[in-house]
Parts: sequence; structure tokens; C-alpha cells
Amino acid sequence: MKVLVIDGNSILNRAYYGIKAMTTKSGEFTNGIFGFLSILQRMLDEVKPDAVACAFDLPAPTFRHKLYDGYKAQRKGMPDELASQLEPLKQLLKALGFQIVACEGYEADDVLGTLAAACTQNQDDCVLATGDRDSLQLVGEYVSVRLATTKMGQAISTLYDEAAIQEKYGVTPKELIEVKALMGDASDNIPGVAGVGEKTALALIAQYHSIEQIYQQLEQLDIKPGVRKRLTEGQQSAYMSRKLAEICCNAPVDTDLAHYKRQEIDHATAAGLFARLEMFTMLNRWGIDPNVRPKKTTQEQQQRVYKVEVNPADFAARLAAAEYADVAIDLEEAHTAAVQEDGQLFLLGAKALPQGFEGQRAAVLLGERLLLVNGAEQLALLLRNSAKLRIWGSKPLYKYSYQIKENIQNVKFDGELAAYLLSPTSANYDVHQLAAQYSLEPAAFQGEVPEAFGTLANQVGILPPLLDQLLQEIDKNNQQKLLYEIEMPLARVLAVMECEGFTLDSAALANYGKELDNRIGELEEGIYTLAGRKFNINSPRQLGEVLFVDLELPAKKKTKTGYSTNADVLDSLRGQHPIIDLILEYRKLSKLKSTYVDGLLKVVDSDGRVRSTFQQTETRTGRISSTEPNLQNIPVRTPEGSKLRRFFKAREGWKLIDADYSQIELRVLADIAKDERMIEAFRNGEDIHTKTAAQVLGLTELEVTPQMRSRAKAVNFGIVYGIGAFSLSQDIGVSVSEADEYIKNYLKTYAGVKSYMDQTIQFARENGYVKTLFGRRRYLPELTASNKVTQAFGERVAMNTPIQGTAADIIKIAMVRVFERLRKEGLRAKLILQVHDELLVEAPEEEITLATLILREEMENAIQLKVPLVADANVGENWLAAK
DNA sequence: GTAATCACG
DNA sequence: ACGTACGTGATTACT
Repeated sequence: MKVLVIDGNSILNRAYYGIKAMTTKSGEFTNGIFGFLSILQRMLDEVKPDAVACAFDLPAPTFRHKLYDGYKAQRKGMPDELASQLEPLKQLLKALGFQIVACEGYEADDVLGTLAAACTQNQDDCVLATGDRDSLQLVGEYVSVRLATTKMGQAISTLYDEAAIQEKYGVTPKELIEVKALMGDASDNIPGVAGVGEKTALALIAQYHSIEQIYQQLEQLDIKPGVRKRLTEGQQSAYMSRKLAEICCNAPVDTDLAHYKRQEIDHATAAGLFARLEMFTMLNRWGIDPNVRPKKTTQEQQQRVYKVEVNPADFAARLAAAEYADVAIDLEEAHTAAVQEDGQLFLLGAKALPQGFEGQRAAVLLGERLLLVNGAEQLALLLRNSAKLRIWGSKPLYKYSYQIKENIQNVKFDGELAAYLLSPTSANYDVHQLAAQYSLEPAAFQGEVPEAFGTLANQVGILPPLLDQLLQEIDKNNQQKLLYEIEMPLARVLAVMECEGFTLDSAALANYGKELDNRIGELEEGIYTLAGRKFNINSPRQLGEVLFVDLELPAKKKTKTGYSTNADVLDSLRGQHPIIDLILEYRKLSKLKSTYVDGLLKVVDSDGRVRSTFQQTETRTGRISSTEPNLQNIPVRTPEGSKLRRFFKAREGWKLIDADYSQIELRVLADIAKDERMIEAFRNGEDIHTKTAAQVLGLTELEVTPQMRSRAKAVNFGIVYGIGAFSLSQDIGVSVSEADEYIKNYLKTYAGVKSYMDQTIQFARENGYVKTLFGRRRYLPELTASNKVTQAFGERVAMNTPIQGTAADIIKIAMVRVFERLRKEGLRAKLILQVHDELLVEAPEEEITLATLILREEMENAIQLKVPLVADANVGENWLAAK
């Protein structure tokens, strides 16, 4: 039998300092855990142990600090960022099947010593994994040490057995205790003998083997007088140090080594923890499958037997009788399937579905009864039914129902959206992971669940407790309105937007791509000529070398890996070398070509429309995001870029209506900060940036120059972001002190804004989160970080999130209202895109006037603020013309 | 997989 | 002494 004993604290420490800072989106530090698991994995590979014990410090609670509940190893010098990783690490190790060993009043070292002694007695092999040389004294015939170090991010371990120690130190492992008694150890508070260091101590012990031997015949020994004097003076200290240096080998821990055999992995818990820590690569590395259900053995759970009925005849009746039903639906095929006239399903694109397989499946839990739904027809039955559905993610269902022209009305609760509102910073919202986080038990099924329904049955089983829990949390946070009146209705709106898509003129776009290519070719040649050689212009590294080494231009900024070559830097080099202008243009055009021309051509559907996916649970502020393709960052700021928008067109005979909010974030700020001056300015319909410049500088509006206005505009933006003098100075090209002056004057002028900023940060510190006007929350662990850069970031986020988030809430409300209004008025006009403060509607010619009216009306009346909301609308054949 | 860059609000 | 405005997503180079 071979036992691996991990010195938990020491390895965690090594890992923490050996790996660069790593946090989750929400600011939880994870680098120590990550490094620990990497080292552990390596140790397991190298040692291949039969049993593993993970030892942790649990020193006597003498110095327990009031603030810390329990004795979370607040070892001297352990920063909070590391201490906070200890508990999750232990939980994770347990979930991965390892035993944690700790014992009050003892350190991890003592556990190592005790287990090493137990192994020796049983003649079992023992490997101690540690980052501490202290444990080398435990090495023996059966005991070796693997010393973990991290070199350049790589976990390396060095094996120490008796021979290796003899070779390195010239003494036996036991004699290392004597050595330490003489030389001491500052980190462990062992004094040793003053003036005796490692060299002297090793030499003395190599010759005389113990301090006992040395002191018994100190006067007779051949020792330099100076050393002898120090030894004499330090005798008492040496004996005391000897006691301190020896690791205890009889700590009261379980020494039955068989008990340390690795247990089965608790997949759900491990998956939950890895998810919380955002360590998704670890899922694979440890072979975690979130779908593995824990084994149920207790009597009580066996009694909760679920009856399984496949395709029951009374399906509809049962549904109708239920108050609500929890459902898990697999619409995998529905995204791409179209129902043909003969009722057969085909995949758009090519391959037909396998015979007899209808594509859609669902598992429905009614009370304690599991119903399985197979096929489009039965699914439609479910959707049309009056029973309210509780579901995880409703957007796919809305998409499906829109495609089959079922207007479903019976979604009562969407757990995924609820989970997002409760914690918008999470990386994903997996049911099993969340259930694990709330320590919820899935229902156990008995009876036959057909293979094809395995995953669905698994999912639906966890829904009842999880949805109940989330419902409760939403109530507790007072986020019912946000969920039921904003996010859940919005899911349907987004679904329809995704289905509708946006016409893209591929031929014209491809043509424009060719134009770009020609110009890019010319630029390339010019750049190579000026550089004197060919190189990859797209490689910032190679480009930096050409500019700052070959051409000897002055390097302004550095990145982690070399010179910075970003647009700011290049812009400041303008005029110093003709190559700069060419590179800037090359960059701009190749971005357009690769990201927009080529990128968009790749995703045009066969009907000439692009269909983006709108992510509703992605951003920390409540905005939606757009992917594959991202239609929220189509160029507009430069003429070359905005040309692209000409290719986004309305269908034949239809037009686009583009409406955007005017300064929605500043208006929101004026409202929530209750700043009288700002409110007044908006009420009077004034040009806010000019007004700002005039008020801050104490001028009349006529005296404000364009430059003053543009600087005031920058300050207004900066205020929304949680301004800093440095960044403002960068942005408007003035000195830091001037920028600082602007900000001070601004906050003096708009005292309401100043007090809002202060109050928001105070609220965030007291409550740990900030919230929008509609109760959307964002938690800010950054504010408790010890790193002040992190804290400052937290403060800026605290100031910005309520503003950005409230604006997001408002446009979401507008979207839901526009959607419903268009339908109620019987129009064919459809909402097709949202770009944060802008909505696009595609409408038939004859509906333009009415649709434009509706759009503006619903946007401007989405909510009553202390200032008016203004939306400007334009109509055009294409997106550029409608802007 | 990460870093750098740049597109948008 | 240090780093430097909020929120996103896609592409490219490079390890």
C-alpha cells in the first residue's frame, strides 16, 4: 500500500504565490485552488497512491479573531485573498473523494509526521507532498518527500529520499532536526543559536550528529573559538529550539491508512464548485460529469417513487388538471427543423431526421408523476395546454413555438432568468450546478426511463426543488416585477427577433470586400517598402519590432509581451514616419474586411438574412448581448465603416425604422441623482454638453466653444463611468491636473451627482451590492478586496452599474411594450434589433407611419422619470439611411 | 487558451 | 509605488 499525504496549507501557499492572480467574474480569488489542484493532479500521476490524505492546519483557537467565525486558518502572513480559498478548496477535495485531515491544536506538519510514522510501522510506502523543507526530517526507509515548487508557472516536484538528503545536506533526515535547533527558522519562530547559520549548523551536525553530543563535550571539541562562544551563550535556546523543530508524530488523527482510500467523486457537488469558481477546464481534468446523479440509499428517498408513463393516453387531461408543471424540453432539432407540408420534419441544410424519430422530446413532472413527451404533436399539446409551465430557459421554447405558429401563453416561471437576476455575474446557469450550490437533492426515479429521455428526466427531477428555491430568493430580493414583467416577457421578444433576422445584401457586401482587398493590397506593399522588409502586419509583436527597433521610433507604452502598437500609440507617432498612416489605414480596413465582410458573409442564412443570438443572461449590468453574429458592434463611427450599414436592408417593399434614445444614461443619472441643475437642463430640452460646459465654466452658452463642448461631453461620459483624472486627461488631451480641475468643478456644479456617487458607494459597502431603479442587482466583492486597484474598480462599477443597468431596464420595458403594441394593432411590423439605446423595426411601407409613432411613444413612455425621455426615429431602406 | 486589438453603446 | 473609465464580442497571432 502506498499513501500520499498532502501538506495542504503548504501546497496551497506554493500554488497561490506561484500562479498569477486569478478571480472569478465576481471577484472571488481562485489561483491558489487552481494551482493546488494542478499540483495534486501531478502528484497523483507521479506517485499513483492507493490512498490520499490532505492535511490542513488547525491551530489551537487561542488567537481567534472576533471577526472570523471559527478558526479559518488565519495564519500570520496569510492574506485574505488566500484565506478565502481555503474553505472552497476543502469542499472541493471532499467532493473529489479525498479525505481531509485536521486536528485542533496541530499543524499540517504534525499530521504528516503522524501518518508517516504509521506507514513506517506498517511497512507501507509513504510520500509526503509539501512545499516546505521542514518535512524533510520525516524521510525514512518507507517515507519520501516530494517538494513542490512552481517555476515559471510550471509545477515541478523534486523527490527527496534518504540518499538525496544525505547528498544535498550531508546529514541524515533525523539530523536535520538538530541542524534546525542550531540555525533556527525565522518563519516558524524558532530562534536557534544566534550567529549560527545553515553552513555552520550543517558542518557541526555532520561531524557530531546531535546538539547533545556537542554540548556534552563542547570544551574538548575542535571548534573555532567564536563559534564555541556563541554555542555556549545559546545553549538554552538550542535545546528549546530542538523541541520546537521536531515535528510531532503522534497527533490524534486516524492512523488506519485504509480509511484514506479515495472515495467516489460527488459529481454534482464538484461540478457546482467548479462552476462557482469558474474552472471549467477542471471539469474535464477531473472527469466530472454534472449529470451523474448521486446514489440514493436512505429509506425516505426510496419511498418517493415516481411512476413513469411514456406517452400516456390521458396526457392532456392530466395536464389540464395540474396547477403547474415543471418541464425539461429538448428542442435541439427544432432550431433547424421546419415542418413541411406533408408533416414530415427535415433539417434545414441537408440531412433528414432518422426514421421514426420526431426530434422534440420533453419530460414533464406533475406533482410526483413523470410524463414523457415524444414528438412535435404531443409537444404542441403541452404548449397549448392551460397548465402553467415552469421551465429552465424559455427563449428556445418561444422560438420553437413561433416557428410552428403556436402562440404559447403558459410559461409561468423561467428558472434561468431568475438565477441570472439573483447573480448576474455567474458564468453560466446550469441546473445541476445551481442545485449543488443550494445543496438541493434531486428526486430519485424508479422504473424505466427510456435512454432517449435520460438527460431530460435528470433535469426535470431537479427542477421542483430548485425552482421553488429560486422563486423564494426572487421574492426575498423583491425582484418579482423585474422577472415577471421585464425579463420573462422579453424572452419572447428576443426569440422573435432571432427568428426574424435582418436582411444582408451578400452580393453587394462581397463586392465591397473586394474593394477593401485592393486597397489593403496597396497598403501592404507600401508598408513593406517603407519598412524595408516583409513581415506580418497583423502581428503586434512583429509590427512593434519594425517600428521600434528597425525604424527606431520612440516606444510609448509597453504591454506584458512587448511594445504596445495600439491606435493611441500609433496616432501619437503620426508625422514622425510615413509608415504610420499606412498602418493605421491598414488596421482599419483589415478589421472591416475580416470581422465584418468575411465574418458576416459566413453567417448569412439561405434566405439572405443574418440571425443573431441575443444573450439575456450574459452581462453583469442587465444589458443584452449579441453573438454569432454580433449585430451590436457594426461600424458607424468612420465613413468606411458606416458604409457597411448600407448592406443591412429591409425586405422588398418594407422599410427600416431606427429609433434611439437621446442621452439615456445622462437622463437616468439626472433622475437617480436628483440633480436639480441637470434635471432643469433636460426639462428645457437644452444641449446638455453645451449646458454642462457653460455651467461648469461659468459662461453663457454662446461663449462655449466647440472644444469646450467636446470636453464637457467627455466629462459627462466620464462621470457615467466613474471618472478618474488620469483617464480623462488621456481622453481629452490635457494634463492630469487640468483634468482633475474639470472634474472638481463639475462635481461642485452638479452637487446632486456628487452626493449620488458617495451614497451609492456607501450603499454598496454596506449591502455588498448596488441596484437599478427596477431592483436589478449586482454584487460587488471587489469592494472588500485588499488590493486598492481592485477596490477602486469596485467603486467605479458601483457608480456605473445603476446608471447603465437602469437604462438597460428601460429599453427592455420599451421592447416588450413595442412588441405587444405592434401585435395588438395588428401590424406586420417587427422588432428586429436592439443596440443598447437603439431599436430597429422592420415594417411594410403602409405601416411605417403608425409603427414609427408606436416605437417613439413606447420608448418615451416606458417609464416616467424626473426628466423626459426622448427617442429620435428615422426611416430608410437600409440601416445607414435610417440612422 | 490567452493576449492584443478594435468594433459598438 | 502603481495603474488608470463602464459594458460587450470577434479576429488574429502565438504558445
